[in-house]
Amino acid sequence: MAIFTGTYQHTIDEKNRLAIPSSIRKCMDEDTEGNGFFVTPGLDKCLALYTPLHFKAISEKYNEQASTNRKARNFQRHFFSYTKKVDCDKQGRISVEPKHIDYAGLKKEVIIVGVMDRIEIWDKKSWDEAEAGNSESYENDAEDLFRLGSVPS
Amino acid sequence: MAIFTGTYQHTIDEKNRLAIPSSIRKCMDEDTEGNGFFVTPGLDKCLALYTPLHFKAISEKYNEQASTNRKARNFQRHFFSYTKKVDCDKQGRISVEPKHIDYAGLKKEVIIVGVMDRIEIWDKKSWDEAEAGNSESYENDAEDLFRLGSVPS
DNA sequence: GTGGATTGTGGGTAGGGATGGGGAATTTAA
DNA sequence: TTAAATTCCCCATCCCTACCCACAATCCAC
Repeated sequence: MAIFTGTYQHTIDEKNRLAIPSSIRKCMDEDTEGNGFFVTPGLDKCLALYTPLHFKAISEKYNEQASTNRKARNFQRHFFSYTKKVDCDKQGRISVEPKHIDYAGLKKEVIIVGVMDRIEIWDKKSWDEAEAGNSESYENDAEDLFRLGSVPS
Repeated sequence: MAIFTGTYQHTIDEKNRLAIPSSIRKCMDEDTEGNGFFVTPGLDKCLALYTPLHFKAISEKYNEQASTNRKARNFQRHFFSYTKKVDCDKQGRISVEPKHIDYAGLKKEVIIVGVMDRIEIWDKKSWDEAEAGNSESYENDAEDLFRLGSVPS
């Protein structure tokens, strides 16, 4: 499965179009992962984009929980109703729904980041604020999270 | 899996290009390990380069940390967003992002070192300072680390 | 020592990527 | 049936990346 990395600054134009970085598009294999993305409401007020293959895996996981848990069912309703499948146009752009723009507080300048199994879209201002904290605690968090063994250095 | 060793002094040119020593490139097998490198923010303010095969193993380890844990989530964001996949050009060079140059404080002269499963890139000045301390305590550290039969993974 | 091959470094240039805007096709409303 | 609106496609521009070639230094073989 594709592993996404990197940080990119792109712009949303007046038609709500947003170019997905070509290096991100190139690192997914359409035959196995499908084409396009599922745009979902991410945690921490960003948008999270998943490949069709990975979205399927997530859906199945949520579905197991929902069958026995009322809170999970409500979460499931919100999550799926707020999710939209999009395809890239010939220029490699997706169009972002107004409701998603509102949710993540997107302005013209946005940051696109690859985070392992997903692509996140942030408003530039929010990202800069969050990232300042994350980079500060990076080395300490690395030691905390992996102290109990299993450190790939 | 490839084991990297050695110390090399190379230069970053005005286009932010850096030649990977040919003896390092030659000791990895593209068929099994993939081509190019993942440039990651290493601990102790250097850059750590991994082969695609090894980076995949690291990602899977990080993936075990639930993304519902806030600290783990922010760590993942920082690590993967700061990581960039690069390929060597026909001259065996990679291009280093400005962000990575800042992080490791790289100037024109840099030191490239092979450290077992990864390649580290240091600013020459930082390396010389760190190395002075390391070589001084080398024999003592060796005794400490191996006294209890523990293997430094 | 000498010649050739390999390696590291520098610089010009073509092609691809990000972005903006016009226009055709489809939909919705009147 | 026509007008207005939305969506998607295509082209045009700018800029940056990565390729190509060139040269210098080093290493190696003989």
